[in-house]
Amino acid sequence: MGINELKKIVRAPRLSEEVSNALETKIARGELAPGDQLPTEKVLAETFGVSRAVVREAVARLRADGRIETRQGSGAFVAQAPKSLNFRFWQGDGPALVELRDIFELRAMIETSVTELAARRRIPEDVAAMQRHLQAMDDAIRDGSDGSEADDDFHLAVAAATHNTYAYRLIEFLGRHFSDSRRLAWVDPGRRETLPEEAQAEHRAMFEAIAAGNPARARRCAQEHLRGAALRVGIDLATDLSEEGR
Amino acid sequence: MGINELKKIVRAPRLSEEVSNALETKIARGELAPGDQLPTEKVLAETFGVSRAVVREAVARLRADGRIETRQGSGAFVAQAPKSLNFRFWQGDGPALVELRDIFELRAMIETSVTELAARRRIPEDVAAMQRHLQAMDDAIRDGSDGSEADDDFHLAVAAATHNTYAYRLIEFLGRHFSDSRRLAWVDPGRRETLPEEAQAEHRAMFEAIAAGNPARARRCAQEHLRGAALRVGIDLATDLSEEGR
DNA sequence: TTTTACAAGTTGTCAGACAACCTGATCGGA
DNA sequence: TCCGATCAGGTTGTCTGACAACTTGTAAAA
Repeated sequence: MGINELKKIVRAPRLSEEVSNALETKIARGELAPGDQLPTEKVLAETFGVSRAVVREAVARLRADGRIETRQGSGAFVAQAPKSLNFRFWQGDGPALVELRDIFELRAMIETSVTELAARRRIPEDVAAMQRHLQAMDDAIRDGSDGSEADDDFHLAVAAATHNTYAYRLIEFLGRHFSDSRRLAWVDPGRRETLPEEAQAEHRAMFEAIAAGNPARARRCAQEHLRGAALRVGIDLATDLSEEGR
Repeated sequence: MGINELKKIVRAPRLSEEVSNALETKIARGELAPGDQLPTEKVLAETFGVSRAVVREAVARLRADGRIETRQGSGAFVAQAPKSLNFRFWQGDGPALVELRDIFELRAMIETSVTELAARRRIPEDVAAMQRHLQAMDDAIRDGSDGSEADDDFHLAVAAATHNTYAYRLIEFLGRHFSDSRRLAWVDPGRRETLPEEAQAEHRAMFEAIAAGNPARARRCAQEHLRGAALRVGIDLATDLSEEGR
């Protein structure tokens, strides 16, 4: 059974993934420049030693990512200005623990800027939505139930207040994968006390700065909150992100 | 020939696209909730009246988008949270300028934070790399050749100085697809004068702040530069991102 | 010279088969 | 009864061969 677990972890990547990864790196390295024609599916199948079906799936993935375009009867070409692009955060199962710090730091950077922008753009409806989720978290704390969902919702409401679709989607993406509860489970599967009161106090500070339309204070509060959230899961961003200048 | 042009524009979407779009909307509408198992490929092929190969390509695309996951021998399931972020910036016929503004604004937010962090983390090698690309852009300006590549490289060097893999990759992604030159071509295909001297002066200011290890000044310079870059392509982020507090 | 027709090459689709794998049920022994 | 091994069916992954739809360049015809 030890073998079985190993096989699940080190499982061989699907053939189509190997092929698409190989092509992707070739494109990234510039060996295949935008506008270049890819080898025909037949040739690719022979060079990789797989069937044409596998090649077609790999091509389908690259096309979905916007990296290449195919023209029936003509060939497949490296895309110049793709219609849509996928930013793939990681390949395979997920990020390694070492990388968690990097991801969390990135999230902190983005979320502080987003909070600042929210303080400039928020309209009354945004403020009402934030307040609603704040209240939901209050209730959860009082009842002793799980407030992580309300936590996530609050952050999403802040992102929505920027009225910037892509900022919202980026926050949504990072939040789904790296909300406090999930981080906790990864970094230290054992412990469970999230100290929600502390987080909630920071939330309220952020909220008031945003509602008051004070971008500078909103940024500071967000920094504070994200540093606190990091500390709560054992990551120390303090020296990097808290000090202001030198 | 009018017919022919029409056929090129209104060309019937590929079968696999039809299928993947149909599945995508079903997921978006909630008819297929996260965790739900999709019908088997055989069933899908029958219901859509296509072959299994087409279904497999559609599934490959959705898997590339991170919307579903497949387990061999078990089935295909709606993913809980997508593993990649999808950026769409063409709405059918042309680029959506509103979204372009959002994307550019997001890039400005991230890049200012990244520049600030670079000023804290840079090591001598980073400074040397930045200087090298700055010099390359100087040369390009003097020769009148295209300096956009050196421009991109400089920004990448700044991102590298954060020593944060994910921040670097995000900047690389946004830069590759939304560099100044590309933006120019999209927003206003006619004009071409990038005013590289102006950009270069801003670059140098950023560089000096980073080299001096002054995060606050680095952030201000980056804000200045990105606001300038936006203006040069006709997007005005000034009122939102320049003022400090209220 | 211009137009038409054709042939070769390429991607898109189809059909059937087998391999690898997972899941639940069945059955035998304790 | 309980438990473990075995088995059968179903599902995705891959292979093979074939044909359809389309593009492109070339050669023949006007």
